[in-house]
Amino acid sequence: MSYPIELIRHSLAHVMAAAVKKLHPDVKFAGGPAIENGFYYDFDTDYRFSEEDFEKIEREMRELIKSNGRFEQRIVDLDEAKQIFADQPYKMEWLNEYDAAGEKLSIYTFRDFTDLCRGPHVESSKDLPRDGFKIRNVAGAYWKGDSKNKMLQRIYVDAFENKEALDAFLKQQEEAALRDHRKLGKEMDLFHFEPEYAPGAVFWHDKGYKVYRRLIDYMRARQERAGYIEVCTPAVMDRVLWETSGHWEKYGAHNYSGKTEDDRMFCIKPMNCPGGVLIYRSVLRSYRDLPLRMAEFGKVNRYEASGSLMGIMRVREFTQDDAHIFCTPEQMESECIDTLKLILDIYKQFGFNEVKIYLSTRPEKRIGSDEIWDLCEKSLANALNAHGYEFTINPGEGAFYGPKLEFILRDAIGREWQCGTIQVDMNLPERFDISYIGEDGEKHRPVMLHRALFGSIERFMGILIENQSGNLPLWLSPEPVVVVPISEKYREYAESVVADLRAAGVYCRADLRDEKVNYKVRELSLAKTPIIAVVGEKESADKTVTLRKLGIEKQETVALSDFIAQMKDAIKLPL
RNA sequence: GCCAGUUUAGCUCAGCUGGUAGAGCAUCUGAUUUGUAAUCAGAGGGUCGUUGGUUCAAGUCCGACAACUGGCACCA
Repeated sequence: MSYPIELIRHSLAHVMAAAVKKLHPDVKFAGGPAIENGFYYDFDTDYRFSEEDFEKIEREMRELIKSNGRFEQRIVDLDEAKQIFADQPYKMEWLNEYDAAGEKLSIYTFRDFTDLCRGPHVESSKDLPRDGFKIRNVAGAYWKGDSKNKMLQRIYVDAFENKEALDAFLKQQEEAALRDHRKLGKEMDLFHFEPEYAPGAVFWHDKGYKVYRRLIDYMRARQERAGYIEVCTPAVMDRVLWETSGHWEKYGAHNYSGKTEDDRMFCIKPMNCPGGVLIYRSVLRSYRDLPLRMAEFGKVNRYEASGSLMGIMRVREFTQDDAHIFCTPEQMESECIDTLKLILDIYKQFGFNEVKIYLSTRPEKRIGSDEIWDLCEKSLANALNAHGYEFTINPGEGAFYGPKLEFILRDAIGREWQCGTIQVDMNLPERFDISYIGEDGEKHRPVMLHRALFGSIERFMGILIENQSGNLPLWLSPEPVVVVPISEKYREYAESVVADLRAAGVYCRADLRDEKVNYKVRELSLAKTPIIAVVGEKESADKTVTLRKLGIEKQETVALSDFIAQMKDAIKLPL
């Protein structure tokens, strides 16, 4: 009989727990769910699992599976459960919680491993694949996901219905690793890091910075079209601003700050919001000014935990395509809808059609009244529902000042990254006491929406590189064309081609090195150059270029003037 | 920040059980003047992440610190 893969994975988790119990009888069990591509199980023991244990555990699992052990369920009462799990503190904690919640206490026994578990499971281990799983790694994980708790050892396993599916997955993961933006960033000469001098901060090379600027150009054009204005606020401001905003209390430790000669405490901005608020506040605003959509490509610095840094995806200095929309409460919902549409439209432009959306709601530690939270959460949900967008509610994950929508993209190996976001904020307007004069001549408090579409230019570019395997579209490519003369006899013509292209606004260069065409084609291809224009005797005589496009062996010779016209068009922003 | 692993030339990596470092590519020099994924030859280049310790002797063993990688936690 065949079972859903989740059931197989979850049952394999029990098998692994049984195997680990056999090898390390003193181990304490926490829990082990099925996850995407496999399962894990959390253990607590003084023994430190390492790669050398993987094979032993796998072998033991195979033995157990071969034994055709049954998965037997029983419903027990609290007393019996307490006896069964007397030496299992983590299970004791669960069963007390389940009992308090009035749940039935279900236990499953597989061989000599009994687990507190709702199930369901396969009937017998003969329903499980003997070679469809492979231990991936061991990692630390806090009990109940809380960093105040003890750290357990989590063993991750890739698991599929059979060996073929597992091998296919492993191969796909291997291929995905080749698209890692850190690897491609090096190969394409986009950026590098200096861990000694600036851990978690990007050094943009010429080519990387061209892409970066191009992304901003594109976003700027989209925003201007959507009725935004753009501002620029100081990088260093008095700490009082963050105290006023309420962020110092919560995030002070993650800020870069320092005292100046005159004993003032300054702070390198970790976010752009207060700057925008100060511009809003610099003049008296009328209801006629709203909605005021104020964008800023603001570079922010946050001292992120060392363990959270990852390539250009999570860094300590990054640029947000930030904007603050000041509006009336009545305008809030339609502004959310417009922003939502803008985000998804732009993502589509980059080939991201499957965007996961989270609605993160009020956290425990928050400010603002429940009525305000009700209103804000409802506005976001309404915006989503109005257009039939599917979303997942993330309870308690909102910012302390308001709920947020998060737009999630995946990297090459499937990890989720929050990119775009729309957040409602009824806190800052109050704290900074901003207002507008209404139709009635009275002062009113505007609502503030924070939104970022790329989120961080760095992260978005990282995702983009991985998703496109470095093959950026012509308009984004830092070097859409490289001209390669066959020999030094044709240098002059190559240089004139470059000059003509540049005159037409197409960035390009000639590769004049004393190397064979083969060599240059190989090297330029590895650097993901979209178009190689080869010129030799024929081309210089006919005023043509022979084009080789990335990944395509077939070449075509076209008139230089036609090529320039084509390129001029191809590198335009896709608006 | 926490758990585990890793750190050797610009890059990718080798260096077994301790006896003062190697390869390929890149760079430089020379030859070659090249027609679509690596032309040939020679040369230079490393206080082996930093810092303590063990030892007659440390890239190799032990400790601390840092960075990076994979997770966890965090993510205004």
